[in-house]
Amino acid sequence: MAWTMENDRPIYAQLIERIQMQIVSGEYPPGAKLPSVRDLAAIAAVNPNTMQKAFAELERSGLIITQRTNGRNVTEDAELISGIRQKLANEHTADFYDKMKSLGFTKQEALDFLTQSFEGDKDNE
Amino acid sequence: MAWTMENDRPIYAQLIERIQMQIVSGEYPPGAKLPSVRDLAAIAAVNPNTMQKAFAELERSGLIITQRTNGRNVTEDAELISGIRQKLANEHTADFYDKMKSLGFTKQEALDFLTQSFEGDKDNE
Amino acid sequence: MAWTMENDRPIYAQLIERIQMQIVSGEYPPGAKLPSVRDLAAIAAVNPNTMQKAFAELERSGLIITQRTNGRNVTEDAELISGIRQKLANEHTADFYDKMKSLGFTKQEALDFLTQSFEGDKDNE
Amino acid sequence: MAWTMENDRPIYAQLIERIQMQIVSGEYPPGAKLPSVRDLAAIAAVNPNTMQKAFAELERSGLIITQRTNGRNVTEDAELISGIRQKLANEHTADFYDKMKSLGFTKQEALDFLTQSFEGDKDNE
DNA sequence: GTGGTCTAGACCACC
DNA sequence: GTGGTCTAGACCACA
Repeated sequence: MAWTMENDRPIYAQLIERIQMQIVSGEYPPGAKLPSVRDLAAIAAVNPNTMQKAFAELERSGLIITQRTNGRNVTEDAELISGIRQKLANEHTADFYDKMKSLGFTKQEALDFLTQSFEGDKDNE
Repeated sequence: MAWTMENDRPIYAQLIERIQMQIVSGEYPPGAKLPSVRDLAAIAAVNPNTMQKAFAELERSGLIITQRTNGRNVTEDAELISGIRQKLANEHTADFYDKMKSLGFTKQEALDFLTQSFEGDKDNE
Repeated sequence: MAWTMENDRPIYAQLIERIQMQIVSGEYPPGAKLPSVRDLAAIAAVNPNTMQKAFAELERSGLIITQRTNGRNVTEDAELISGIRQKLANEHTADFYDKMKSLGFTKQEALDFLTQSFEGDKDNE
Repeated sequence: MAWTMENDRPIYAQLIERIQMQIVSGEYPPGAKLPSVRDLAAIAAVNPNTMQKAFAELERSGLIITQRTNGRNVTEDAELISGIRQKLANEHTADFYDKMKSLGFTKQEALDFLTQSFEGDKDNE
């Protein structure tokens, strides 16, 4: 689990994406209690304010619920989570397909590239 | 050819990507003479300096050759172009695959998403 | 430390060379924090944009690391620095040798010229 | 004899330097008749106007004499030539030494670099 | 007319 | 306050 930051995108945006991934992929299951902002900021080696900003955004999207005096939890709404998961998957797919098409590849070639990328990945299921 | 700009990424970066696509996809074939900075800037409705910055980057990558006082040409090196095309395709594929894996999808599901995205696209071959 | 500019070469190129020298010669040691673009621009009496351009180039070569919103530092990679130092020395030497050879001087004569130039330089060690 | 042009310096300046070298090194001895501008331009694959500009400069420095109806000749003044040769050599040497000093090398190290560059050059005398 | 450079000044996101 | 981007407008060398 690389915890490195890219240098050309806002840190808070990278944090949002990463935490969102962790929730949506089930690493933080619905209802799970999240570590404190301070702890997460320490782990990620970022300014707590930056982590706070990321959380605010995640709360806006409904993925995270703040219990006023009791930290933050992942939403219990499993449908919301899986909806976002689908939405992200669709976006990424469309994005990928668009780019390959712009590069002048056919749909078959796009599939081939993808199939090919499975080899060389020992984690594949 | 949509000539619209997103507003969350630097304009010059979008210009780079777009021109790179045009070269790599063969719209500007190897050796082709490119329009002048001023002209392209006018077409894209950006400041000539911004277009210049994009071109500087493209030249650094070797895709474009500048002839002092005589405009710019696409490189004659067709291998370089196709190499970059491959490289971009690999990057996009790896990127897509990584994201889908992070979302907890299997390789088969990733393939399904991609296949599904073909429908609804009337341009598919 | 003369802070004067030649006028037959782009200012930004001279800035690059000068800062590169300062890093490579150890004046700015590995990891050192650099003054802000605005400050350096003021010191050198150039437009901040010009200084920015110089820095962008230095970052591309890996000598400088930019920390978003927190200034720039010299790379920690001392090997990279010394590698560039060697590379520059080799280039200058080859360049000098080539020129002397083109002028029809033998290697011994080139050495003599160099030895001779030491006299009249009181800083020599 | 590479006849290639760099891309970041004026062509005419490169022509001047090259022809000057050829005269000063004795390739075109004092009094020798030079090829026509048209021929030289063809050889160098540059616009005749550009070659003309180079010649104008060389004439200003006295290295070349134009015989109104009879082409151009290298000056007969051997002292002028050898003077320029010395001057160039001194300039290049000072330049080299300065750069090595800026890089933090001692005079002995500069000598070492130069000596070392002899090896690997089979043309050395 | 071409590319290259530079300035002055502005605005923005980020921390 | 920091770096990053963009614009408008200017000037220059070159061919």
